[in-house]
Amino acid sequence: MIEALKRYYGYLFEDELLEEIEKIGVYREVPEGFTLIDIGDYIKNMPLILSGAVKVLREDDKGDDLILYFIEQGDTCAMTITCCMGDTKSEIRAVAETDTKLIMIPVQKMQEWMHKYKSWQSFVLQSYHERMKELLEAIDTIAFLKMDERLLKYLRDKAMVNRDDLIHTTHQEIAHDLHTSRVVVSRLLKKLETDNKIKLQRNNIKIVDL
DNA sequence: ACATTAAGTGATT
DNA sequence: AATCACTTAATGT
Repeated sequence: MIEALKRYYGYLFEDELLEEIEKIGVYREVPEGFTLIDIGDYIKNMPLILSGAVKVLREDDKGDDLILYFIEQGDTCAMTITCCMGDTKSEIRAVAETDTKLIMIPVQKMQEWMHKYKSWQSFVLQSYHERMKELLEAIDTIAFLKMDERLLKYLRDKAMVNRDDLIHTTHQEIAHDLHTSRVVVSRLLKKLETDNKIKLQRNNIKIVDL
């Protein structure tokens, strides 16, 4: 665990902090599809992703999901940052996109470290900033109803977090993540295929050029 | 061979 | 862009 920690975070944190993380953090491995945080949960741990990826979803009043963004190694959940200031409930759901390895850090420690370590503080602030930017991007594409652009971004992100340009999913699942209908996804994908941007097979989408 | 699930398509709102 | 209705294709039992 310490090797992975050093590899992905070593350049960010000083040795003293890395030791504390190793001592206090709880190492976990979760399988694909595992719900790390659900809406309404109280957040008592802050995740540091070592490998794999997690997708962050918002849910509407009818229980329909909508993808906000992916987080991967070197990222943390921005929601925990706001939530640990007070004991508020999570507004989002976090589901493992792939098998994921992570370290859980209690929120008390994370507050303590904010004062103690400069590198920790800038890490937290910077990832918060990154998430904020992603959120604004998400709002842009949703607000202007550009389904084709949302789909493109989704495919790009998905290929990136999986480090594989062969995406294993169904049109149905994409439609669910993007909160649209399967038919629309099928049509847009078909168009992308005729433009030679992707190759379609059952349960598979091969990215050719995005 | 049959049922089930994924994907493609035209027409309508 | 969403929904409906229907077809075709792939896969499991």
